[in-house]
Amino acid sequence: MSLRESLLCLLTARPMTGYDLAKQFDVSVGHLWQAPHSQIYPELRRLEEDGLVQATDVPRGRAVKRAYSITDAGRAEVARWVVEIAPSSRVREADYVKAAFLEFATPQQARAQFRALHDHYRATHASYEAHLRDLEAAGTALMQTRLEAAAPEDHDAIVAFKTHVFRGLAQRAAMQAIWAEEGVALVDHLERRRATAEARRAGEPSGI
Amino acid sequence: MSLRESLLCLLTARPMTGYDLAKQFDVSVGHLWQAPHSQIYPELRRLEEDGLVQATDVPRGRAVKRAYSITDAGRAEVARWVVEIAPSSRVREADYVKAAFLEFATPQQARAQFRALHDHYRATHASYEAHLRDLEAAGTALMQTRLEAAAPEDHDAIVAFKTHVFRGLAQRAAMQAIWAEEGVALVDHLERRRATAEARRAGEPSGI
DNA sequence: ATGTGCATGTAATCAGTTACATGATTCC
DNA sequence: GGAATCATGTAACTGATTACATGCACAT
Repeated sequence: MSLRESLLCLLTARPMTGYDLAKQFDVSVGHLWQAPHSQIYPELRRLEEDGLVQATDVPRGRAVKRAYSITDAGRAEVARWVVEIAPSSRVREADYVKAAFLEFATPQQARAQFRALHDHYRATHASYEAHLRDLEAAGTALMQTRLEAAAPEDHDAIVAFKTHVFRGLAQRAAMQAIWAEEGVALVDHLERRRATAEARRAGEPSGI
Repeated sequence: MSLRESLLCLLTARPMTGYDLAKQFDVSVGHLWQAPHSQIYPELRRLEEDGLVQATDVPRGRAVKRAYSITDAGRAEVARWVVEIAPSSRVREADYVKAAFLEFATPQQARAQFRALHDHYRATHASYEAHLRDLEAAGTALMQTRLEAAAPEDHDAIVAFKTHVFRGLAQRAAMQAIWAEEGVALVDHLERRRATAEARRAGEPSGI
């Protein structure tokens, strides 16, 4: 249930519309938790009902948009959540399930799987690294706003926790990319071993 | 949707009842994908409807139990799935979302969070390592059955892909444990920095 | 005028969780 | 006789996905 909390955390920076929040789920928090707008709009209504956010209609041409801002109750909820020791969530390692059963694929197919994983982890790594550099330079628009509103003595912590997170994730993705490459090498190795074993059988026919 | 495929993969080893499968989701595949029996029983019915598995009633005392075995269509489905290049699933990094917003916690609370994560990653690491050792010795009961049914030249691959997976996951968990420890150190560092900054302000009062 | 971005929703469906419910078997 | 384990489900609910649907604003 991190959607709710992610929305609240985003709103600690500044009031935003559902559309703004959805965009943040594409760029900043989106690296950690993804959600489509079809989930965001109803959730904001629920947060409003619960008094954790407050909506104000902002004119936009002759139409209006709903800007949500966090309430004191919302800030209290963030403070509660951030401290709560969460029970670990159910394991969901789809990539690894498949990799564990690559015995059912041909060597070529298994290699293609590991190569696809490698590409994916590399791309993930690159996007984490890019976001990390942005954060380190306090370069994201949202971070700017966040820091402006915060006391100067809090600036260090605000940036440091986020960079720590993305450094960790970047490292993890880099490691996973190497793991996927090793997977390719493993397939090669298994293929060679099997070939030698077959050659041995052909050269030294059994006594049947 | 890895539940379906995990069930099929388990049934490639031997026919099993829903209860047997649920137990495997606690020990072997359970390290990669978890599911409660309330999800497994209906899914098996659906797999049966789709002709991917076949149920036979096995007497047990005066009651009967339903043993499911994989069909040729089921094996074909596994072969299709294992080769399919899956679009990467939505990002869901609940731990990291929280860690990114630890600015809203006190230093003590932030340390407690990172310590909890550390404990969790260490425990995860230990369980991966234990399972890895089992697999390397081909020691799990299911692996025994699997190997007995398979051609000798396939044994290497059957074991190798699974050990590769668990080696990767163990490494990942070890890295995450270190990251969490570094998180504790980061909180210490931020606390010291803030204390020095405050001391400086006290010693050098501003000209207001 | 036309396309791109801003803006907000609903509906149907699917996957996953938690709780409830029941009964047989086996071992002590 | 009682506890643990084997065995199989249903129901209510929550969370997440995908598709459908609409309309204004602004720049070219």
